[in-house]
Amino acid sequence: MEKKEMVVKTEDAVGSSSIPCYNSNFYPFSNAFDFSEVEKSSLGFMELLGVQDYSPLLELPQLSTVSVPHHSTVKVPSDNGKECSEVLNHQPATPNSSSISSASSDAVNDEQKMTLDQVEEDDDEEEEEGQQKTKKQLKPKKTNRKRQREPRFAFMTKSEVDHLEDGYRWRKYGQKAVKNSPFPRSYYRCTSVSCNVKKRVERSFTDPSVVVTTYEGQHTHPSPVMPRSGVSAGYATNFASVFPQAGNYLSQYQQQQHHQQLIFSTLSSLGFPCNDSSSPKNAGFTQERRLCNPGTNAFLRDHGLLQDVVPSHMLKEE
DNA sequence: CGGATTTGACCCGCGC
DNA sequence: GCGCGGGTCAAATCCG
Repeated sequence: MEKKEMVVKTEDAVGSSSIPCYNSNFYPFSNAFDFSEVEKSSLGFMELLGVQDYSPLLELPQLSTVSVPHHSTVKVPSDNGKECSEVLNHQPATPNSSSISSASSDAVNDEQKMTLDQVEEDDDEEEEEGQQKTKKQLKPKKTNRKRQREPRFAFMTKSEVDHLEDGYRWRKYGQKAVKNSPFPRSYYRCTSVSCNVKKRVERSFTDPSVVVTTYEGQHTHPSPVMPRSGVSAGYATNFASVFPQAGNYLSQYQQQQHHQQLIFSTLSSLGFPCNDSSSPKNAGFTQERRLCNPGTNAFLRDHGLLQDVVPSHMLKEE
């Protein structure tokens, strides 16, 4: 596609001061790497995701990683997707790197000053508007659907199953073939009325054992599916409680701190020089990790989260 | 029978 | 303006 243009756009978004507060912390790679070079080398994971949005991290409501007994999961920046993923895939981080996570939203990016609540309100209004128009013009679909995106968060999960149980109920509303990927992308919407959360699920074609789940929006209701006993219960509990509503309870500072810990731990465990390599919060993740790629596993063992982010071929190259 | 899924058509944004 | 790709709609179909 328009890779180079996307690179430019990314650098604008990432490297400029348009991203408030966390610029240097949350987009550390932008200054350190030549995205255009990276782009040439291979397809980024987020490119596979199609996650191309970026939004200020001020709006980041979720910063937690999720661990699953049966799926090793890591939160991935759905940021400006491509470039960030490229960084993740190909480049070591600088010592100051602190984030592989971000929110994403084309629209939100345009309205960086909006709060999440404001975004949601606007979405509600526009949704009604759109629905009305849709109903009016059934066949000649002229729904005037403005693309108003909520922040997105992507999780990469090693799993045999595409659609992971996360404590919420989803209705599939679409499926599309993904360019450059043999695996289709599925679109889900939260079944709860007045809840506009969506998620996309697709499998990485570079590592088919990895399922990428991208969430968009914020649940306006508690998880309807109470966790059962057993392994999946922990996942549901953890996920439903932490994501996507964690942002309601965590201060930005806490989020950043937590996130930085995650990243530091991850990077440092991969051999990247990080100041803070001790992250107790990560212990659970590494312990619960289920690693699917033997070769990768041997290399990574119980290291940090990046092994889920970094395609196996990348790791082998290292 | 009602809810969920499938799937082709359509819309939108973007790059050329 | 056109084409492409992503995202969504909604009728048809499936399934419990």
